[in-house]
Amino acid sequence: MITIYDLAKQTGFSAPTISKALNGNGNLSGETRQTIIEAAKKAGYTANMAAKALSTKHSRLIGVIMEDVAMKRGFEHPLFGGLLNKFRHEIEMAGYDLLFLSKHFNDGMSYIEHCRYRDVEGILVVNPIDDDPEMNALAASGIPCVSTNEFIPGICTVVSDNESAGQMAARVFFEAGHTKIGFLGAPFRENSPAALERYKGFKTELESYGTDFDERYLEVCDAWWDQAGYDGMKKLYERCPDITAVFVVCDALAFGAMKYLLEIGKTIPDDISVIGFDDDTTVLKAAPNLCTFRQDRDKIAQLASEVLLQAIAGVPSPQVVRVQAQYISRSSVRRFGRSIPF
Amino acid sequence: MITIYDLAKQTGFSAPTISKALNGNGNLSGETRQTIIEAAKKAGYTANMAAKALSTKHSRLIGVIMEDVAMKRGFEHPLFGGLLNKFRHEIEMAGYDLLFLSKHFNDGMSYIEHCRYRDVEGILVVNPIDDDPEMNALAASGIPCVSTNEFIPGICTVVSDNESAGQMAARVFFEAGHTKIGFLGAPFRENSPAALERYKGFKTELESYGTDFDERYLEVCDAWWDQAGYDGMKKLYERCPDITAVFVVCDALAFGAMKYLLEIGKTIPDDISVIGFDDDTTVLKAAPNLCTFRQDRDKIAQLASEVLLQAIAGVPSPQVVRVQAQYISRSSVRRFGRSIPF
DNA sequence: CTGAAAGCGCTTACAG
DNA sequence: CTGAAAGCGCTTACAG
Repeated sequence: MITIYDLAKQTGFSAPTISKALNGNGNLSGETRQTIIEAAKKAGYTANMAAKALSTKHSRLIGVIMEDVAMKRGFEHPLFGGLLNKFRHEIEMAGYDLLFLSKHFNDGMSYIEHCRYRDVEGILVVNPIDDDPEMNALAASGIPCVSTNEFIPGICTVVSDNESAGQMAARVFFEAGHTKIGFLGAPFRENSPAALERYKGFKTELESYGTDFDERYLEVCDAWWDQAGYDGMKKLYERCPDITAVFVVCDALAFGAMKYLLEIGKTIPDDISVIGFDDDTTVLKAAPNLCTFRQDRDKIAQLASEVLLQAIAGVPSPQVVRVQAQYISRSSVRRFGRSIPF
Repeated sequence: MITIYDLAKQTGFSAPTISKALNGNGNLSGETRQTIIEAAKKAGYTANMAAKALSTKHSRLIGVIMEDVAMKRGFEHPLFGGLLNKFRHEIEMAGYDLLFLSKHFNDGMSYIEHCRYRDVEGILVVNPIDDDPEMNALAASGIPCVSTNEFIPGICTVVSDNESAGQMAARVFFEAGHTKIGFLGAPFRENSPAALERYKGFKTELESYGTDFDERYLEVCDAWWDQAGYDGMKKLYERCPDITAVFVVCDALAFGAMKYLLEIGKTIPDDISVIGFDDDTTVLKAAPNLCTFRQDRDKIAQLASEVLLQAIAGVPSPQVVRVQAQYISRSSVRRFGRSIPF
């Protein structure tokens, strides 16, 4: 391992001068800077981050909190996997490395302890455990944070505009001539608002057409996976067999719901129309005609990295940044000969 | 930030004594050890890893190389995503953190530079770029490594027993009465042997039945995704319309292949039987009846972490560790009234 | 059983 | 424009 002192000896300059040349700061003559940089390259010098971190207090490490208790898919989550791919790329370009924070690290260190231990400079909260009290501690810790799903007071959230997506779904159904429309949700939580916001937008939009949304048409599934969708759809349909359409808050649930509908002999979209959410590749192959919403994972990741890098630089973050979700029109929505094109 | 010196002042001991007590080494009276540990806990002390790393040369960081150029799914890869979930869990239990190594980190640092920069103690090679010359440099660098897919001279590989899986596939078809069996492969590479080994096992097994494998029945797709499977199946089937079964090296390809077969009006398994590989959730929902092989991702990850941790401790690694893949029997294989049950 | 000294590789004022 | 000194927080021989 070659150090700054070796370089000092080789070039005849002092260690501080080497440091300044390599970091591009301080006042040095262009010539010495040049000499030193070349010597470093020739010697194959690589700085030692531990030493750097110790003296500067900057680790160039970004912590990531991703628990995914809701879907239990970890890296394979339909939104988070892709989001992380892009986020990682962005922060690497900026010279940061990713570090996963974990509850079971080293005999159960807390996130904050883990951060202090590694001098983590900023944190991306992808998906914490529901109502984890440590989230508030994080917000109070002074470590710059950004969240991409959960609302945590004091932390900026970069998230899809769920409400306008919900409106869009209602509009698509309405324009296609549907009036009895079901909503298949997932656990409503104030802090993790995906399901709730989609519902709000959906309901608001329907009401704007003068048609009150009948609460009987709402069914909240008790989880985010297939079987819950199957069970929820069964309940909803047995209660309200008059619905001609249903908006489901995620594709995994939609998949389960469709499975139920097909099992009882219904045809999609002839008997019942379906719109999902996520554009989940796992579901797409099975249901290539499912209309859905694609969350812009690249954009969310990119904005999140910008917000976080700015926060690290001391720029205050906005409270929330919304990213438009894109409606993907395929063929799971039936149109009743209406003239309004869509 | 509270340091070891604060603890020294509070307890009346010296810094080295604090260090020994906290790290559980050195000869200390149980009493002082106790006092110090309690004081540390009470003060909310967390060690500073940068300082530790600087003085011990141990960063407690494991680098991960995961490029996934073949499937381009990154964290969403059918094998690697799950593998990484488990691997991460294992090494975190041992007090290590994961660090992704990247080619585009900090103006294009090499993997090795990145490792030196962070004092990475060991490396998990999940999926490098094909024929990356840096892999040999890595093996020669002296940094402990383990690989879970690619064969790299000098690095231990923990990988599915592809050959016996290939044999199994042949046997399943044979026992079911098939004799004209196609093989749909993917690029054959010596170092990344998934496709090649499956083929070898498949061919060997068929030959053991006295039936030579006709090379015309082999078609090598030019990539690992759907469309390549579709195209490959088209070629194979147009050339050999007499086949009654086909073994496909991965489910994504199998999905494309089945799409083609269905499009030309074939029924699975009545007209043609299919066995895939991976038990890819992405495909499973679309083709719930597809027989396939499940790679034991948890086991691979666990063994890989063991090998790596051992290597870090100085124990030499075996050359290769094989993990059995499990045949998942569903209903995409037709049986011709044979009596041998399977 | 405990501590004084030196060192890990870097950077930050400060002096000249 | 360049360098001597001190410090970041920890650990490792070594001495007693």
